[in-house]
Amino acid sequence: MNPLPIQSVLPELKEALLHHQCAVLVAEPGAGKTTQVPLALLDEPWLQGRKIVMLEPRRLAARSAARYMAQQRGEQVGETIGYRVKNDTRVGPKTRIEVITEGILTRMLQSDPALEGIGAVIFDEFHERSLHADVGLAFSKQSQSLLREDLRLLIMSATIEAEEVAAMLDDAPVLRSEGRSYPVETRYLEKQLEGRVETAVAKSIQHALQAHEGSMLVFLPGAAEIHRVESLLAPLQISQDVIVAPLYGNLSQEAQDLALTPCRHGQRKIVLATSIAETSLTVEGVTVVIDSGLMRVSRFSPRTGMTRLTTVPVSQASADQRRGRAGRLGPGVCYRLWTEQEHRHKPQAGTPEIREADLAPLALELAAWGVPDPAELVWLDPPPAPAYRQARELLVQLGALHESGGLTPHGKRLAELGLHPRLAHMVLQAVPLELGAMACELAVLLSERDILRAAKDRDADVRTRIEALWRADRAEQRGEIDFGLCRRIAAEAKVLQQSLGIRPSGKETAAASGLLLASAYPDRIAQRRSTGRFLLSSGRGAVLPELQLLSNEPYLVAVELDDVGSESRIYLAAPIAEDELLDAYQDQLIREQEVAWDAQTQSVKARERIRLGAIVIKEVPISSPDPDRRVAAFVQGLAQDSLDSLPWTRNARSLQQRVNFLHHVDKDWPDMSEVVLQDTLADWLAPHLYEVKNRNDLQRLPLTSILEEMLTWEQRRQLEEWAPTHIQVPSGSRIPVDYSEPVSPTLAVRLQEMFGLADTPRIAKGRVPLTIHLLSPASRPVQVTRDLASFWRNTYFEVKKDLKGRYPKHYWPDDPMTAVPTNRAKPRV
DNA sequence: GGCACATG
Repeated sequence: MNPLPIQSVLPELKEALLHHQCAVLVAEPGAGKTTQVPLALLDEPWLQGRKIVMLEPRRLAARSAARYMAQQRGEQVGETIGYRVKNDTRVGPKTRIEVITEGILTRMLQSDPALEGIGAVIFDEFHERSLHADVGLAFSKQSQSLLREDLRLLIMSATIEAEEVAAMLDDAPVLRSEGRSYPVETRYLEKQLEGRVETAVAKSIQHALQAHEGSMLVFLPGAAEIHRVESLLAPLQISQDVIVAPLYGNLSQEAQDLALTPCRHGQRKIVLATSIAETSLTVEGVTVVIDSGLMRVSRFSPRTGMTRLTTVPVSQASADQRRGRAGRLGPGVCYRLWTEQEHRHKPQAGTPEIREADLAPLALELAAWGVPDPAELVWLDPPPAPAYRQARELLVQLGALHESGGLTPHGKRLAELGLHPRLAHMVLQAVPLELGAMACELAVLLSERDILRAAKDRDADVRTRIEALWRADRAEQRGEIDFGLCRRIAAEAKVLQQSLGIRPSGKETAAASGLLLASAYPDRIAQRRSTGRFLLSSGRGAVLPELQLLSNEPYLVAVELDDVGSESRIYLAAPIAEDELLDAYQDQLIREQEVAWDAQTQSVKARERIRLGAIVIKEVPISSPDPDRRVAAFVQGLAQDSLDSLPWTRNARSLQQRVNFLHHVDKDWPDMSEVVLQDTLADWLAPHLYEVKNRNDLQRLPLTSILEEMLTWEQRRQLEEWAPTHIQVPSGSRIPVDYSEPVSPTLAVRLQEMFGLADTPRIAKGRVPLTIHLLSPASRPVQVTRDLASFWRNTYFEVKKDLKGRYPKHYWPDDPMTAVPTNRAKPRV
């Protein structure tokens, strides 16, 4: 066998690591870096006999890399070369190279930040930029700079902006190696694709079948598109020698094997795959790749705390990776269903997981690492602040973090379980309920992909799954349940139970699912509004897409749902009973009184509500609400009407008007205008409403004295003097002053009663002259004046002439100053 | 007619 291309850079690589703490190795697929590099570094002096740890993104890759290397040394796995993946470790006392999955490194660092006994950490396939790899690198980097200056970090990747990584690693040297694959001819579309991608894919497949030999790998975004293309191909009766095989994650082992294994001589295969075939699985014998250019990715929304799947265009790096699948045996061809122009506008690389993921696990990991603020670490892409904030809030809600950000003892235990913090919390909460064993099963069940697949009437009920898991050995539902997956889930749940020392209690029933899940998803409780339609505690609407048993449950815990559109779709949920809900959420229930004015009954109505977020669980009328709130509601009701509904007496109106007049003169006096009184009901009227139950009671209020309370004691004393209700005129009559116009109070008086009064009477301590309406003996208006002296001197004589004609019997003296004032026709003698 | 891929 020819030497692998990687061999040529190995001396350089050794040299680089001799002098630097970090290095970046860029090598195309097929260069052999995964198996050659760890072996080549084993005897380097800086290693001082310590171990090399190499990270792989997948368990399968970790095991096979270890197996391949062991084989090269003529050993068994577990001797010099070992591997470590979750619940499966093959490491012996002599092991010097451990191939591990990425999450394992985080666990190793958390239990020993100094990584004692380890001389180098190699990050393989780093271009995939998984969350675990990013976290592992950030932690390792900090460990290196604080505790382990001698630790070597090597980043290996296919296509990557190597300079960026190198810069992050203190300008680490970058080495490059060519790949070893055959040339693949790339064919773009002439013009931009129109219509459905499935149609174009099907056409392309037909064309390629005619034009090329060998098997074909077709990349589509998801199972739906795969099945649509499959049915487009079906009527074409392609050939008995052409096998069409779908390939995606939620497919049985047998179906996947059909797609993966090379076909018999003379047969050809068309594999319709998701991005699973881009990295995780290798399809044998492919010479033609057809790429739809789309992939489905999940995106986390910090706003709603939910994850949604969206279909996005692939990056250039992904497209190249897909194309490379056609060049493993010999020269190949790749059809890209987009134009060359479009290709130039595609992003170079996909979005790193850390930028679009649920960061709750990361936030817990960081808190356990003792660095709740991610800014203290070095990142290629720092965790986005909104998602990180949402994650921290969730962890506080789960009791894993203090408000201040530190890890609680509960959080410490959650971090050790190897589950999403939500599910870890559920497991620990379930233990005192004697449902810990079932919670372990549920937690693992929900961490894996759905065990129910392809069933036509696939429901959204968690209970269906847990029951299927419990009777997975019975074959009655073969074809609908993934038994292989069930076995793995059961085994993993058992490991989890054993690590916690939990045994089944006999209390396990599928009906307990809702209660258990409620502790994991406190923010996803849904209340039925109508059949199949729900209201989430967050205030969002949610729907069950199809009519099913769950559609009429009063309450659901929505485990999986998206946040697309105005209403979320619920993909997985469990019912929960109201009493369970009230019990499980004791500390989050909001008990509140709603006290409000009821326009219909013209009275205050009070209700007590028990709320969980936006969901009102119970609402009962209460007869004696908080007095302050009752009065406030009453005031609000009154404020909607005019003040006329108050029991205004003549006295009260008079007081209001007199004070308004004085306010006009001197702002020390309160403003009692309608507008101001209406706006300030809460200040002046509210204190008197405590005994008032309804509108009728209102009529008994002593409005005059209530208004008087707005005056100071001094003002009350001054009121009569400054704004007298009556003025005594020369005739001896007490004439009321009209204050209805605060600018000009008026006195309406018969002219004859004013004889002898030289000047206009003044009020407000002499500051304001009254406006005098002088009247005829029959009380008809004769003259208006604010200057009585001038009137007597001038106008009186004209007026007198006229009055004398109309009222000849009356007394009309020539000198009004010396005349006797009278309220009769003539003064008594 | 349907929810991608991983992992402690």
